[in-house]
Amino acid sequence: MSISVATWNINSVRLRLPMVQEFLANHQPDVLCLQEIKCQNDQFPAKAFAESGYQYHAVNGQKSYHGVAIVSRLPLLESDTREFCKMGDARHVSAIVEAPFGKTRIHNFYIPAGGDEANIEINPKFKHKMDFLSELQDWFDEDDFDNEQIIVGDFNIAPHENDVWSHKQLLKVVSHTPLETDTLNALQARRNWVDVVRKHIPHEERLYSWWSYRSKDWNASNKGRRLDHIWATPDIAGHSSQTVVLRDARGWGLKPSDHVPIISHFG
DNA sequence: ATGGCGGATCTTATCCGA
Repeated sequence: MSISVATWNINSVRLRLPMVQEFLANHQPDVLCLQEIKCQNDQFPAKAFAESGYQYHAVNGQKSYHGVAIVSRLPLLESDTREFCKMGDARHVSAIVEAPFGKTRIHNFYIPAGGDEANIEINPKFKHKMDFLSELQDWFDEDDFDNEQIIVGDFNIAPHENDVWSHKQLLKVVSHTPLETDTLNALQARRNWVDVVRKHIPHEERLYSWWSYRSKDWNASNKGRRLDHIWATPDIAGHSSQTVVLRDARGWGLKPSDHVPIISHFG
């Protein structure tokens, strides 16, 4: 008995619905967490996912931007959303699944990108990102935050040197600045979160989950960043057996997402 | 040149992402 959880920033779920369905058919994760669905709740293609065998959904949509969803072939219990920074953004949804090792809450996050300038004084988007991380840390510190959890999503931070194509050249680029990586590392230490991607693919190996659309040839230049993550509390991470990053997905179809799916197996 | 692209919507222009 095992359970598999996938995360994928899909950059419009309506545009790339056939691609997601093909992914589900080929890889059959039990749970798929999507970010940047870019639609409202009533526009979410729930029926299409149900016909693909994924009949359980927890959706936190928003018009045009952001938006997150969990689709599952296992029942989703007690789904919930949380608002951060009083922005009205749809950047979080969670639900409980019955895993072989017990009931487990899965959180799906879309952390703000942060704009261009890594300076909270002059860049409101960067301030939003840092404030979001601060609120997240406060939440993790609360006593009622369960100990058995998985968190996934587009964190928009590449924390380690081998999570970017050039550590040196990206030190001042939002997503890899020391302020962001230190903050994310502190956040990770808060609940002893285990990075289950790096548990199976060690830091010595370069690993990316995002490649810019603006690159002429993403595959040849390979200037990516590891922005997408799957973390688990220690007990659950102890059950994790494998993680796959589907690099090839960056080249799927004529219009791929700029992020690729990551799948972790537990149990 | 990673960011000379690609989403959605305010659509033939604009805002946003990273």
